[in-house]
Amino acid sequence: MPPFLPRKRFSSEDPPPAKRQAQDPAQPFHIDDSDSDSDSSLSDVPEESADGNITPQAPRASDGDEEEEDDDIDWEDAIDTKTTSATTPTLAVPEIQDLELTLDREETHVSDILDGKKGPSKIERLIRTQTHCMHVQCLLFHNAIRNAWINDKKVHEILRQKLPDSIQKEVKKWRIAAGIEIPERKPEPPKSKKKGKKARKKQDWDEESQRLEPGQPDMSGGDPIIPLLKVLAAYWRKQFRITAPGLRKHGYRSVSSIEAILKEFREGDHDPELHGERIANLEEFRSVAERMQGSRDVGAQLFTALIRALDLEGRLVGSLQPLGFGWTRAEIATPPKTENAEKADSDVEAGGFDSETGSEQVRPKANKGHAQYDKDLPFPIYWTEVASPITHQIIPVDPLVLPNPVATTPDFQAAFEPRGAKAERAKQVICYVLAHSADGTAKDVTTRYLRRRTWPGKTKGFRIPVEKIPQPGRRGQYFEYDWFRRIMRGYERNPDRKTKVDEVEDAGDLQPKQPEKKKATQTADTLQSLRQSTEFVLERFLRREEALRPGAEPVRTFTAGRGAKAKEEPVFRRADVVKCMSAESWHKEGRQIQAGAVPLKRVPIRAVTLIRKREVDELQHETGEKPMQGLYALDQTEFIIPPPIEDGRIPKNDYGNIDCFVPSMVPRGAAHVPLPGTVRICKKLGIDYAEAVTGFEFGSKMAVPVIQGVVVAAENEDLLKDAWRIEAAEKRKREELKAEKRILQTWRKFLFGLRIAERVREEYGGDPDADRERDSHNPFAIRKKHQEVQGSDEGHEGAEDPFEESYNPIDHGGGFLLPGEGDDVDDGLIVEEDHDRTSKGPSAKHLSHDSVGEDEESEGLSPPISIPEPDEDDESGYVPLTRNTRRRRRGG
DNA sequence: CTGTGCAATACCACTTTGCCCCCC
DNA sequence: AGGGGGGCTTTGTGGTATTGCACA
Repeated sequence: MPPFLPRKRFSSEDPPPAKRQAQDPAQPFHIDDSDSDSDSSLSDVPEESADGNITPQAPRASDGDEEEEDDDIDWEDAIDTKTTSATTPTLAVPEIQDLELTLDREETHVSDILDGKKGPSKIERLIRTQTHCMHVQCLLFHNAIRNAWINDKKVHEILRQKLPDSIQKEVKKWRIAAGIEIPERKPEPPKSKKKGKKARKKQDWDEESQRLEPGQPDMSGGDPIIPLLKVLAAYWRKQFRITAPGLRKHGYRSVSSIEAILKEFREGDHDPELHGERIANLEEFRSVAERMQGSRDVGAQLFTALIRALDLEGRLVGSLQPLGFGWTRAEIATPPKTENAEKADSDVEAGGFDSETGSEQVRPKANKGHAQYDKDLPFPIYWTEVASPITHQIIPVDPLVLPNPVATTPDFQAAFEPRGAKAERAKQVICYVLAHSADGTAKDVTTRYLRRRTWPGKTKGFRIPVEKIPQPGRRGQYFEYDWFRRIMRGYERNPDRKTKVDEVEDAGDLQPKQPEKKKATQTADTLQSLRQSTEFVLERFLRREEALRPGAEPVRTFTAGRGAKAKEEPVFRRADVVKCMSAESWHKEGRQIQAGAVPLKRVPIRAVTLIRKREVDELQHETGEKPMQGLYALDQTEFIIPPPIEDGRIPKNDYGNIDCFVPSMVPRGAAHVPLPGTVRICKKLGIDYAEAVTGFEFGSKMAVPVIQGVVVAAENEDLLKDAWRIEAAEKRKREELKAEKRILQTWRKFLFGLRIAERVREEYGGDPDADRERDSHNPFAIRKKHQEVQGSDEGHEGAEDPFEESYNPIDHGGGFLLPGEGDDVDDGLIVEEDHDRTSKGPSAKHLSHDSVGEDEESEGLSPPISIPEPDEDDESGYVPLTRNTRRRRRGG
């Protein structure tokens, strides 16, 4: 939304936006930071709130007509039961209806887009982006929960006990080689804390030992952890059985098919093949650890647990597979029909629905026991990163999917990056790769798995890119907004707790490499390479306001097109391109065209305002051709230096004001006082002035000057400023008084209302049940109840509330003014005084900022400091305060 | 397979001096 | 009574970037 500038005149507190502000630089998605505590103990989460293994769902927003009725009912229910404020429901309902319309349209549009008939609209793009962002965050949290489970001591115990002797031996061998144990010692059950390790290490040093250097790692055969990891990975591959489908990206589906899936998910029994694997809580996680079976994903998670059980630093790595935000084929769900036909015997796809009919496909259930899940996914989605305790290097390990399970070199690491036709068919992507550590923190390690560690690489189009927001007022300077980084802020490890491993990888693996420059400059020119070149340019690429410096020589020639269509074009240096502007534009920069300068370029005049348009049309009519204007380069212009003022007289332009676009346009001997309301003061003081035009506003086919204060002679500057300060102080005082009066009136109205209510109750009595019924909609009654429940301990707040039950209404007129009261300062205040006496409430006289400010409900009703005379006298005598009288009063 | 040209689309930047009503 | 301040309103168009597609 462009900044809304209601005023042409800016007050000093309200500086004008620098020229045209960039479109709303606000982030496309608002993320609530409030819960982003990186140290929040994720292990506290008792179970997954929603099954993370549900197949990715299409945006909620594209739900179809059938859902809408439900939505309405939900909303109404919510309003009835949850809303305490009376304003919310009335506001909310029409908004929902608006949304419905949009959604209906969206549905038809999506089908058009899928047919390639139409591009997506802005709102459709937004829905996809939001869906993507939401999905990313859900996946991220899912992984964080799994990571917390992986820390479970019982899971560790289960996995350790399952290790056969041969593996135990390998572990011991490694511990010796790594210098953690000395050979003589019997292998102890590994301690889980590093502290223990260090303590033991020290002990080893102290002890007499046969080994020359017992605590030193043996690096003679490379890092000894690598053979251990290889053994462990081989063991895992052999032992772990893949019995369920894992997470995967399906893409966006038709509403009907999603609804069918949802319906079955809610109503039917849980079918892992259809709804994805479900591990509801830690207990079930322990159970799959015991059985050593599950999806590939769980396999990788349990392997990470095994690594941690062996006292190694292991991270759970997840390559998120979120729904995308683009409109390519990769985002459309592939109907499983063909796949089923292809490999009906081997592959069972989770969520196999015919997107056309929404009916469930006949699945090869007979083969369930032998189904090889996710065989069509050539790359892992979860794996493990192990930190070598010796080198502090990270070694990725994928025991279940890749042919080479232990990725020791960058080449092997790049094998994790999904690529090729098979990955494309399976919709496997790389966009966000996160490593979750044992301490609950997570880290973006995508760079490690990108081929050549070059951004954006394969993440292009699947990961929200860093947004460059131009800084207002500074050309060429950008503020970089990285949505995902902001999301990660809640998960990242505190900078002051960074480990050695962090240090090593931040400087190495995670350091993105600059894309290799495309071989020097002299590779055969293509139109595209020239278009993107920062060094060379073709004349036809020059923008409207760009021109070649006079005398610029072409560097070489470029032949575009082939055969008969071939065309030779000169290639120029970008350095020879200069930016040009019209005389008017230069004027706005405080510069004018030098005498006799010849424009470097002539372009058609762009007229926006009606007047200019008319002028241009007339000219075109006369001459028969488009009127042109000349553009000049910077070196053809000079500063506008207005002549110094004489006798305190300020020169004015045709419109009676002075152009003040830049400070240099203020004449010598004059001063710009950009304060509001200075015109009147100047008139009063009798000094010559001119209103200062600092820019223009455009709207309704008009250009409106923005006026900021005045320009006066320098000798009058202080005089004017002083006068302005005095006036401003007076004005502030007036406003304070006015506000005070308003506040008193509000209090007064409030009290009258209460009196009326009280009197009605007194006179006509009240059925307590009916009262309660009515009170359920009365915000004050609700608040009162709330206080009774909450604050009954001391009654502190309740007692201070002048509208409490204890307030005694007798003899206050019950909403009617008693004789003689009306001409009192404010009858409401008398009540207050009485109240003060009885229940220690704040008396109006003592109402101070603090006493009322404490009461949250009174916000905005800042209390009186002194009591002004009311200037209304219409309330003397018995004047019932009815709606009519109130309206009359408000009306004036 | 890659580069080019075209078309469709979205978004951005440029544009340069009122009018009327109500309150003070 | 009249002067001045504030509210009104969110333009329109050409250029440019981007994307997808057809074709060489």
